[in-house]
Amino acid sequence: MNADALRGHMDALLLSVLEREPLHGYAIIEALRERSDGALDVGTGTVYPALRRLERAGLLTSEWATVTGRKRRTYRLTGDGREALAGERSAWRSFTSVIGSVLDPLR
Amino acid sequence: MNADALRGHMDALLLSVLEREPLHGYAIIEALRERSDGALDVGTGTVYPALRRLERAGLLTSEWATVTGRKRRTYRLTGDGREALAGERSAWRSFTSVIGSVLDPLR
DNA sequence: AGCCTACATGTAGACTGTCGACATGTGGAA
DNA sequence: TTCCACATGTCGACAGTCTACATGTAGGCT
Repeated sequence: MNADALRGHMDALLLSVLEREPLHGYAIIEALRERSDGALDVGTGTVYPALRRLERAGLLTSEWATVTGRKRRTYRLTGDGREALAGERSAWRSFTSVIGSVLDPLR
Repeated sequence: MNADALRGHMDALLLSVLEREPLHGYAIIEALRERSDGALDVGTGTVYPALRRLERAGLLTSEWATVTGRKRRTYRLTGDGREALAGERSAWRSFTSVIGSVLDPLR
């Protein structure tokens, strides 16, 4: 998966993966990999800063937990986060429609 | 249209718009706007450098023409460019499929 | 003549998100 | 004791897009 292509869609991916249940960063990375059948393999250098950014923006909250001696920071969607996710989904639809209309124009 | 979202797809858009006929930069910008019903309004600071880059990569060739006193640099797809366009189209399909599978997972 | 807009190309610097590499540490299995 | 999976995080490099600016022609309007 091309690096640049992902740009501007990471937020939507993260919010989407957190929609069903709160998860910690490492689990989020795994969830992205699983949901995409291995196509999405994002590094920690991408995901962790992005999560912090979304938290600063008020779309996520986080809390620490310790599971079998390992510390996890678990992220959870806020109300604003759910709204933002809806916005991201609609933006994604119009984005694909726009690019699609150029790439595969009606003859 | 979000700036970041376009990233990594500009090449595909440019190649696609040049598929049917050679065009000069200004006309390419207009073509993108028209094909997308106004959604795509890219600046010259994006398009001109991108065209040069694609030319350096061997996907386009250009030649100067003068039409009613105005100089135009007209770009044309090369054979490699057509191949690259096919690749971009298939990359676009798998990209939308991957992101879509995360954003709208099968329940 | 003077002015404005559309046409047309191009550059410069700022911005920012993604990347790869690195650092740190725990738990459990071989 | 060695190694890997788990887990979080930072850092600098990179690169493409953006806004704004610079330059110039053609043609219409007043």
